[in-house]
Amino acid sequence: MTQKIDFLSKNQQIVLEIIEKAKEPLKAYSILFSVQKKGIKGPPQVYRALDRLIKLGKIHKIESKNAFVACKNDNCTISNATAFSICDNCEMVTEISNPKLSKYLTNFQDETGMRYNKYNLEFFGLCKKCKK
Amino acid sequence: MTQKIDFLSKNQQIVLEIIEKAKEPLKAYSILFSVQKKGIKGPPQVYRALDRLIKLGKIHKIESKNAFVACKNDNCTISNATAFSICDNCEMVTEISNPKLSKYLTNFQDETGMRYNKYNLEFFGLCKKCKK
DNA sequence: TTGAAATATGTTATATTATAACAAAGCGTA
DNA sequence: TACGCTTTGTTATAATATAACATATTTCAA
Ligand SMILES: [Zn+2]
Ligand SMILES: [Zn+2]
Ligand SMILES: [Zn+2]
Ligand SMILES: [Zn+2]
Repeated sequence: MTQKIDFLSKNQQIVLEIIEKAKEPLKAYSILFSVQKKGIKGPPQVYRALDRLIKLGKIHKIESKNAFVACKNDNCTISNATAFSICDNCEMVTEISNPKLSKYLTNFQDETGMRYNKYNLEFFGLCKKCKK
Repeated sequence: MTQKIDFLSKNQQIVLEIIEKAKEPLKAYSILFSVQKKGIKGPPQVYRALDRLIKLGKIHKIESKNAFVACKNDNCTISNATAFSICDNCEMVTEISNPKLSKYLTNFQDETGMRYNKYNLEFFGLCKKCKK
């Protein structure tokens, strides 16, 4: 019996590929325009693929930008614990992969002792290039 | 010479008041519908007020929900460092005010030594009520 | 006091992001 | 085969946000 965990459908492969190739976060409709030549016709196909890829941890959504980036963590099995740095000037986005940070946040308890099973953290500042 | 830092215009006051009264995050268009009786006619007025209130730290945007909450930190002068807990079930949102956490994140440096002047953190889980 | 600059508001239209609803096709397997 | 399940296709529309430009109000210095 074969595992289906990693199976990607045709549309999902197409969408993943274009996001992986991109150097910057992609918007859903810019993905749509790019893949129309490959036969994907409408928003639903794109959004379905995005939803699935997010669940699989292959991509992440940058909430403050409504844009999508490929996971750089060697296929994030921890898509429930994400952190990014975002340049205010050039909009470059980098996925932060810092064990100490993720440990700190995963173990974080609030005043009431509540713990959480998921978080998303977005840092903003100027990237090296833009700081010069 | 009077300070203008805290001055709110009429529309800004109206929008802030309704967000402060609400027990849950409000969407921009639900704010619009509520304030139409007070003379605010269109989306631009609402979005302008929201933008201003965010800059002043009076409200925050919950990015994962496209919704807005009043600051509970006694008027957050640190609107550049925000953290929230969000219930996956009832969608309740609570602003986290934890000095250790904010210190940790404000001082965080990534691998390249880069530091950030702003962050937004959203935790997800089940609130006390929903956990029962 | 007056008039230019800055800020706030009003108004219409439109852009952008995302989902609903339902039909059809493909695939695994009993 | 025929049934359930997943994926895809298609049309329409909902929800979120901004552009562009006109008007009004406030500020403040000449
Ligand atoms: Zn990742
Ligand atoms: Zn940059
Ligand atoms: Zn606050
Ligand atoms: Zn709850």
